[in-house]
Amino acid sequence: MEAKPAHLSPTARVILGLLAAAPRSGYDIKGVVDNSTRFFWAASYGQIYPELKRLAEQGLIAAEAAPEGGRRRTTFRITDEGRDALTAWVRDPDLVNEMRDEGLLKVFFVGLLEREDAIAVLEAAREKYAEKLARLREIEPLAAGADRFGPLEVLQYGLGMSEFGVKWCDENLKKLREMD
Amino acid sequence: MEAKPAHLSPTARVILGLLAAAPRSGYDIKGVVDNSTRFFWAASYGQIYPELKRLAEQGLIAAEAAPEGGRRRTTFRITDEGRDALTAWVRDPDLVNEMRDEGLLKVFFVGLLEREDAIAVLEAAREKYAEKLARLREIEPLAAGADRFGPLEVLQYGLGMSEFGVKWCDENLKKLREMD
DNA sequence: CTGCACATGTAAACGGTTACATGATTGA
DNA sequence: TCAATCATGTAACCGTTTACATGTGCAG
Repeated sequence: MEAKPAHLSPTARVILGLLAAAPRSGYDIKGVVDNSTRFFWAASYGQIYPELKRLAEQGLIAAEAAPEGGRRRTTFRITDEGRDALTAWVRDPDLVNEMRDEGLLKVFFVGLLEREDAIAVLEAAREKYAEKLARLREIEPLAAGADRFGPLEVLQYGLGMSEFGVKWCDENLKKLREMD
Repeated sequence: MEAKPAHLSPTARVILGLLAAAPRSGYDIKGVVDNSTRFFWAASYGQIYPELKRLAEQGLIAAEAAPEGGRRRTTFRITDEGRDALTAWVRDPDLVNEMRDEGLLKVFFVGLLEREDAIAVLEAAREKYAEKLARLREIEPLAAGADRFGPLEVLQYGLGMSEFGVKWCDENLKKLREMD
């Protein structure tokens, strides 16, 4: 008789996913998130530390004192039950994808502004996409060194999306400039 | 001396934006959101009704009894101060764009699964993008009839993104199938 | 000796979803 | 008369961000 894998909170998913590769401290996790998943899945200390405590209580991860130098430090490793819960979630095709994009909402309503102001909004949006593209290109070498299928592919998704965003802004800037 | 426009909560932004086009009831707003902005900015009744009350208290919108048939009904119209606050927000190039995409997180970790399971995850993701594409094509005529710049352009963004998503899944399915 | 990175945590405020609750009107 | 749609709202719960709080160790 197999136990049904525990339900994972959103933050638990990134944490377990990262711990599946290697044991890490909360601080480590934050660092890895900021250099990889942050572009589509961020996490703050305010979520990470309490969630680590909860996951340990549930037995999905195990804490271990791992001081480095003279610094106090606790690392966590994923347990078998944790790995089961993680892979059960990854395998599950059900997913709610509520996206929120403030930039798109602005463009949706940009027709309320005068043409010059609307152009400025689109130019700012283009800048955002271009910046994201640049930041993703910076971390590309990291993702390219991944040992498993996944990180590089997701990064390529981000690159494609950002390129599309720039192109879309350019097209609409042209459209706005040719209006009237 | 001009008063600094009021800060707008996230939900206030959609509400004011939609009321800028025409007076509507809370129920109307929900309906319009569900047929237009929902793909990048959703809103539930639990947010809409309390927010309408707050916006009215702030003087950014004005309530008016507008029963239809025998049904009780309150519509809201945007005030001049409301319009100022709205356009100030649209014009402001500052925007925080924290996106969360559960599908991407799954793909990020999909290398933990066996190849067949990984393929199934990518196939499910492809389905999601294809469905979104289909739903956006359905509402395309609505957006095409917009009287202002904005809605159609944002819809085209959605179409482009979804098409890219399908393509990206197909490429990665090919990659997975050719692995080993 | 100073500032930065390491390291861990809590509390308040905020925003959002879901479930619940209620009731009227209309069309089949 | 029954179901769907119109219409409005609240309360509990969940998750996230931000600000705060504290302290260590190392490099310049």
